[in-house]
Amino acid sequence: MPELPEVETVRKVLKKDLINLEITNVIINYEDMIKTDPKEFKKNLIGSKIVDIKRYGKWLVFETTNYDLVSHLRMEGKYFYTDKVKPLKHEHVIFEFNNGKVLRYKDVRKFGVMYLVKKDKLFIDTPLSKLGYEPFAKELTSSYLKEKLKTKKIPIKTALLDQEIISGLGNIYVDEVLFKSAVSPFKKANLLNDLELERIITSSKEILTEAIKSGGTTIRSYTSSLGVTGNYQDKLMVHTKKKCPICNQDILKAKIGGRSTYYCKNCQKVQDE
DNA sequence: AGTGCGACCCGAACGC
DNA sequence: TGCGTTCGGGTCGCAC
Repeated sequence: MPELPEVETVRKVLKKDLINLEITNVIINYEDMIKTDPKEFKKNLIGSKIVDIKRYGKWLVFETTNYDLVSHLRMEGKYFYTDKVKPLKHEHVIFEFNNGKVLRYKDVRKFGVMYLVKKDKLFIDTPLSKLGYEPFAKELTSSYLKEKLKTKKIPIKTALLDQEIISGLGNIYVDEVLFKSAVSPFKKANLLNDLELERIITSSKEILTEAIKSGGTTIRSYTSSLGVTGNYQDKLMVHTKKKCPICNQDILKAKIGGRSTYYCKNCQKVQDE
């Protein structure tokens, strides 16, 4: 599942290949994934040149001359940059370039979305407008988190998955962050103390940095685009694990906010002792 | 405003 | 074995 580290990996690889290419045609095989007008999407991209590729949280932004293409891979979205070939199954959007190559977006579950907006609307007319700070942002401090969480009676796990609070953490990494921070995923978000918030920030940075170095996580059916395969799954401490690497007690699995959650009851207490 | 949950998808995994 | 059912993943939109 592409989370921030996976998306960052994809961004770097794509940027290397696509900078300065001009889009000569766009084929849309599944219109519902284009959240802005599909006809405008196609019309406005043709003739545009890709000038940069950026990432905000888990969102990719292909910057062109006049428009920004916003893309979210959700769980299984992948890009393939190849010679022009006949689109395969599950390839919903194809971008053709002036060098004869194509960028194919494949997404078996059709969960991914794209927006095309004028450059000055990027943070106005897209979901990027709501994103909270990334773990790497210097603005992400314990006082920022405390302010954001002070009215939240939801489990901290659910709060950390909320991209309006922190952007970039997904289900796997939230479990890892809470384990490393020794905070129970069930603890009410407004009850965390400064020290716990500090640990969450520090752990988020460390875990995401390490995951980016590893090229992200490859788990279940997910493989990254362009043959990029991460190996962070080998470094996971709790997510999908059976035994706690610290105390050797059984890792428990529960549902929090509908998401499968792995934690160590012994190392991650709700109450300080 | 905060919260919870269904909808969106469909292949894989699971249960019988 | 074959078939039907459940699950999962992030985000949005809606109901309360």
